Amino acid sequence: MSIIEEKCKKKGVRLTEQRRVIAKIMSESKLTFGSKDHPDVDELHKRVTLVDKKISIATVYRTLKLFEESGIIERHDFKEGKSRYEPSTDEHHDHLIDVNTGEIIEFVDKDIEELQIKIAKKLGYNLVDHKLELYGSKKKK
Amino acid sequence: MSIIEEKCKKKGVRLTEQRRVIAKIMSESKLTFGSKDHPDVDELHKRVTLVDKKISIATVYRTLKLFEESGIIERHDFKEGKSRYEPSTDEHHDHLIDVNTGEIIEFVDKDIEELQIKIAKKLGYNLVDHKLELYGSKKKK
DNA sequence: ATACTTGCAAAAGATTTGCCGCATG
DNA sequence: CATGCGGCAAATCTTTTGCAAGTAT
Repeated sequence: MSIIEEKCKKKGVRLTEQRRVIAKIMSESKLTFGSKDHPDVDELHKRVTLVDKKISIATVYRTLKLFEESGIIERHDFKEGKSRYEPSTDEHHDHLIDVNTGEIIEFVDKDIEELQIKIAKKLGYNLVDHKLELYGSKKKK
Repeated sequence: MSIIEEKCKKKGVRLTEQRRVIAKIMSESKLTFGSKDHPDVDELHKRVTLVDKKISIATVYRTLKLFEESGIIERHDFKEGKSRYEPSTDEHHDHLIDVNTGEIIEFVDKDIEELQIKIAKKLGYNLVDHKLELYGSKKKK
């Protein structure tokens, strides 16, 4: 059983054959395609139909939304007008996007997390969510 | 002449009657509607047609894109699936969005800017752009 | 059983574009 | 005057939804 399928069970998310396939594909994403993998809906639909060619894109959309609302996967909106997805991780991370290649690098930085909480507090707010994306070009050595 | 119209002139952006109106509306945005004003395309089209009712929404789209590519205004993509705009400012700022009301608070924080540059550098990149949005709910006293 | 899901196609919402007459520099 | 611009409607792209039939618990 895939990691995401297990999480569904734990959270009481109802499972169907289609959802199991999508869960499996999402679970394997980074193992199969590398840690930089953040597939969009079309890409996921392609991968999913390799397993079961009858799964419709509407179901992919509905299932991704369901998983996201359950906190099982995360949606990103990098500057391109479509959503990209990745499985949720225990440790929060942010992204750096290579403006030339589109490659996505993940990073963790405690200082920046704390700073954000502090800034929100100073403005009179409790931080409930945040989005940090760095866009960069590779340094020449 | 509006501030944005002046910037167009300085940058050699061709001006027309329609563009002048849109430039004026954008220039006045925060003065008229408060510092939290970040209008979307529909809202801008409404404001613009109060001055000249024949300006089409296609022209608003084309002009906003033109201004944005010239660095005269900035586009934001807060989590709602449509673009919001504000005039570019000398000093860079980020945004905190009230998750309950949608209100937008602007803030400047030097520490967080420096930290981002440092993180990018550590990953082997030059930072060319970034997006930081905090989502928060108002603290009760 | 019965409430939830799926596939399909149509709809919706935001944004872009082709065309052609018109304005700008 | 030549090139670029604006208005309109149609097209595009991503995402959502109504409906009838099928499925999970």
